[in-house]
Amino acid sequence: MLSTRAETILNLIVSRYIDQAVPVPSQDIAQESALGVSPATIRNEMARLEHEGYILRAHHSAGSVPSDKGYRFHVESLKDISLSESEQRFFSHVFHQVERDLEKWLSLAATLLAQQAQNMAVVTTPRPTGCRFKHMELLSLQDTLTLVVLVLHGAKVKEQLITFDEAILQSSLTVIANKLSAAFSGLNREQIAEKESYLSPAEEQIREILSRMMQDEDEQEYEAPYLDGFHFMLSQPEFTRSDRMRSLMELVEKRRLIKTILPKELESQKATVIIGMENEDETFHNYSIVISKYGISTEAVGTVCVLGPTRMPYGHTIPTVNYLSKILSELMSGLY
Amino acid sequence: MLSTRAETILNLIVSRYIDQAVPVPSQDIAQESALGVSPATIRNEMARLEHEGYILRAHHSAGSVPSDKGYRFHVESLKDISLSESEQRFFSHVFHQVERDLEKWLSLAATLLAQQAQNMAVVTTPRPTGCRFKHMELLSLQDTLTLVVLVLHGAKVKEQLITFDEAILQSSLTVIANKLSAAFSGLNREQIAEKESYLSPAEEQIREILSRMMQDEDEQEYEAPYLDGFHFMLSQPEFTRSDRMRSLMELVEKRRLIKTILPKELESQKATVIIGMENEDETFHNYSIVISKYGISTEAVGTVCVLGPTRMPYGHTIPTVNYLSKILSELMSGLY
DNA sequence: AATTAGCACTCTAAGCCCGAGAGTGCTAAT
DNA sequence: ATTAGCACTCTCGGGCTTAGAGTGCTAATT
Repeated sequence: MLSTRAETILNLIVSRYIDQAVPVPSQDIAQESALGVSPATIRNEMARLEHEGYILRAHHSAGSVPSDKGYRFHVESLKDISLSESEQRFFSHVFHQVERDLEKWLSLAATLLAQQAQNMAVVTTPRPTGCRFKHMELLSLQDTLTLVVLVLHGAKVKEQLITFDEAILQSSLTVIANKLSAAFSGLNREQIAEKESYLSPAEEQIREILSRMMQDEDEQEYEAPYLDGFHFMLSQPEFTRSDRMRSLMELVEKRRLIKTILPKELESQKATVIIGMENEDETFHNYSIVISKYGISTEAVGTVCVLGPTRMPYGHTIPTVNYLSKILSELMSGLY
Repeated sequence: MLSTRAETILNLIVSRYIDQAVPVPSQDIAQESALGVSPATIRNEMARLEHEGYILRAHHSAGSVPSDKGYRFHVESLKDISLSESEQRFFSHVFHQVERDLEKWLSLAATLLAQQAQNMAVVTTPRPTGCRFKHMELLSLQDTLTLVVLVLHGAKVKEQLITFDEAILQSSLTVIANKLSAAFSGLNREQIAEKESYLSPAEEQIREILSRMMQDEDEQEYEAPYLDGFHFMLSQPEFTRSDRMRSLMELVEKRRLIKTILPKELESQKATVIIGMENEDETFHNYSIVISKYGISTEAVGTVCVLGPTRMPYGHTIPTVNYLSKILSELMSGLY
């Protein structure tokens, strides 16, 4: 158990280190704190904090650097801070200025978040918990080459090219599309695959394509997330040696980032913080992640997340992630 | 004018430097070349090459490093090399294995190119020279909220949410969509904006949305290009100091990369090489770009491009860019 | 018992010197 | 025109030194 004073000191050390990226000396704490004690006393407390594992020292006589445990303490101590009213207003304002378009919202959220957190932000597209057919369309392009347009519930549109064995007139295609649209309306993938009804060979072919497109959508591993602010992260002093980030870069490019960092369990619309070694994947042992779900749990959920070095401005990042997740959820509820 | 021997030596210096990233000593050239001359002779030639500006030296008594002019010479000397047959076969094979889908092709092209060039590759989506309406669809989502699906020539699908002043039944929406689809078929943006015909207020509203969507498409500055291999570039010794690449990273994120590097004129389907200081933008004074257009000049064109340090394996990169641009053009011709 | 002044001690970072090695330029011989 | 030979230049790494930052400990103070 830490004394109140020890807690104050620890929080000061963490804040200052987050701010300055330099080991914190006892003297500075003595000056900045309103405790009115001498550096020597701070040093005694610091010795205890080190012994308890809250802080580390680069070497025998160096200043204090927070450990993962220290950051964890810090994060817990500011769990319930919410975003300042002025920032809330600013975010709402910006979101309502932009076009009514899911992709624009997500991309905007990523940009704002990266900007605020001065780190990399990732926002994934909401992934349907099991997508449902809404409508389809067939358009003849040339000879036997045809474009299938599939509209899913939630205003998601997918397209796919197919080739029929023989040319079909556009008028016949329209008839087929209308028939299937009516037949499959509101169904999910399995229901479409099993649906009993007389279908011509061409229609059967289309049914299979539709089924595959929907499966594709269901299985999609957070495809093409909206990502912004990598350069902010790179400006952090942690990255003066570039090798530190190469493996990370690769993850980002491979789009495997979210899959890798996504924790098993995630409370809805409440930011989860994963600090340093708490990450399962070794790649992120020097990184922290602030992540939250958003969306409508019965329909589709995505994630909002910030990735940066463990030395991250949690006090600002956590409420921002929380608030953006709330806004996106609200905006999405209009689409279902 | 360079003597044949000087040319041989210069090409050897460039190749070796591209390969090893280390200043090239006269002795190595003497050994590797089949000229049968001593290092001293090579040194004499090197002195001339330096005087003429083809090579640089880090300091008074250091080995040779190619200058931009040296690279330029090298590139000109291998202008007409084409890809080895086995690689051609490999590429064709891979492309015909993948689904018939433009986005998949482009993403595949970027990955292959990055892999081959061991540098960053960018492939932009083909940008219509002026997009043409093909078909539209209206789908009621909830109350007055409606999804507009617009299909353009070239199998490009765009969607957009709109809100009507009052709710309209899906059946009426279908009638409207069919009417407008017929009226606007094959037209470009201006023609749609000017088309004379009686339209209800709701239809007029849709016409405006369509016009805006098409304008959006026309003006789109190479949106969301397919990008791969950043991490390859970062592994180059040029980037052991990470600050070198931060501004670059920012450009990539802002999607402004292509806009910035795109040269004024670009021969169709023939790789253009821009070396170091030849780049107009100062950011790229240490980079080279190998870039080519692809597509159907009357319909839609995109670009294939590789970006890396001036020390780049041109001999491999140029034919690869050429070949991919050719393949993509061929594949695209099926869509128009 | 907690605090603190004082001081010795530790460790880092930067500067400096030095020598080894790589590679050239020049000169004089072929 | 070529080249052997050699002096010269420059870089790079190791080792040494010093200044400075910051601590831990001890003994005095409240």
